Amino acid sequence: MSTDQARPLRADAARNRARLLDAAEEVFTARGTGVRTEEVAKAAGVGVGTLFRHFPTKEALLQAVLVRRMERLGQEAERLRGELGPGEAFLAFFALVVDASPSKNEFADALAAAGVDVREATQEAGKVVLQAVAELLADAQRAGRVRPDLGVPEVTALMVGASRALEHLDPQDGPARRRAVEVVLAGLGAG
Amino acid sequence: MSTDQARPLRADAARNRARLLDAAEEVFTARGTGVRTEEVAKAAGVGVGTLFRHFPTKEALLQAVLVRRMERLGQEAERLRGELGPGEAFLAFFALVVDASPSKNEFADALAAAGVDVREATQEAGKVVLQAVAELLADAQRAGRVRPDLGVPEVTALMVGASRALEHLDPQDGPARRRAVEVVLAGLGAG
DNA sequence: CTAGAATCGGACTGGCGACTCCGGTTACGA
DNA sequence: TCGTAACCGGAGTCGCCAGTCCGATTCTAG
Repeated sequence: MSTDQARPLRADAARNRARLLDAAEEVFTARGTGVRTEEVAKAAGVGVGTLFRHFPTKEALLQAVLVRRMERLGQEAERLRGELGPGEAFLAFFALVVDASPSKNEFADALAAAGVDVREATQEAGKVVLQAVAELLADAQRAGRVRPDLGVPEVTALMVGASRALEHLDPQDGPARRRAVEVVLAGLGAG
Repeated sequence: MSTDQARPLRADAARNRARLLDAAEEVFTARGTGVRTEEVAKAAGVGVGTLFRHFPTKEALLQAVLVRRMERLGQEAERLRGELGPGEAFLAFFALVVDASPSKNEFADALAAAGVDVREATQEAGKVVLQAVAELLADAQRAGRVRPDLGVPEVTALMVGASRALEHLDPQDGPARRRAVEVVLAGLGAG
């Protein structure tokens, strides 16, 4: 219902759209969601008019970036599930999320602050990720690597929480960061 | 160096200042840090002029509220340390922070987004809390209730992380929330 | 190669909200 | 009780930034 492309979009338009998405992700990640839309347009080598034609609202742009991230995350999860054993796949995914989240959190916050129901906005992509997490978690629990009483909501919440925790630690202090993550993993029962 | 009161502030001024602080805490907590300063003034039964005389900036107001919270938290920690045994005091404090944080997080985020170095801004009050956490943690570790390799930074980060995790869980779903916190506590070695 | 439809760019607008200003009010020392 | 220094209130100012508009500039079908 959202990405209908009745006509396949002119070549330059498609290119600009992609550039905008990339630039937005980069700029917002590096300097926060507060930066002017003009800056994003400039980073994409495009005028603001073009930006707003593709994304009617700053919020819509944020949302698009967030959705794309989640889609990528879902794909990663599937990949890991195929490549690694049940315990390892879960751990690897956890680590992936914890590393990738610091900025995603900000996006979600900004959208929530703008009065957007993030759940609903990312529903489509969210389903995929949740599905992947559910599979990863079930595998790990079946293999006895994770407490059996935990559900997907708690686990995802803990992933976000862990990534948030790391935001408060010195980026240079690797050992401390490792210890913090370790605490959560230990608590999950994944020694 | 900040709360110098050369002259002791006229009675009405002091009262208004206190009301503003209370109103700000209430309003910002209930409706987010995005609400207009005018609303805060109204809630305090005061004009915006008065608000800005006491706090030259919205940001300064936010900061003042945050500092006051941290001071209270520090006092709570001391109290708990006096009243409970080493393990229990630590757990109780952890629970306290996790419950009290959801809004404090927002404050801190807002300040950070405004380009304020939160560390520096809350330094005075922060020291007290950190000191208290350090004592609580040392007690708990001495009593064998917490992994001995953890430092204050990791523990505080995990407290914040845990509170953030709860933000992503259904407020109605008590059991899930409890399980999530339990995971972190178990990981700390305080099962 | 050409028409003309689709897209581009960036100056401009409109609204919002933090902060100022000053005439009126109030607390408090003598 | 009175004078005055300190404080109050809220209408108005000012800067900022999301979003619009339209002449200029491509793309692509034929």
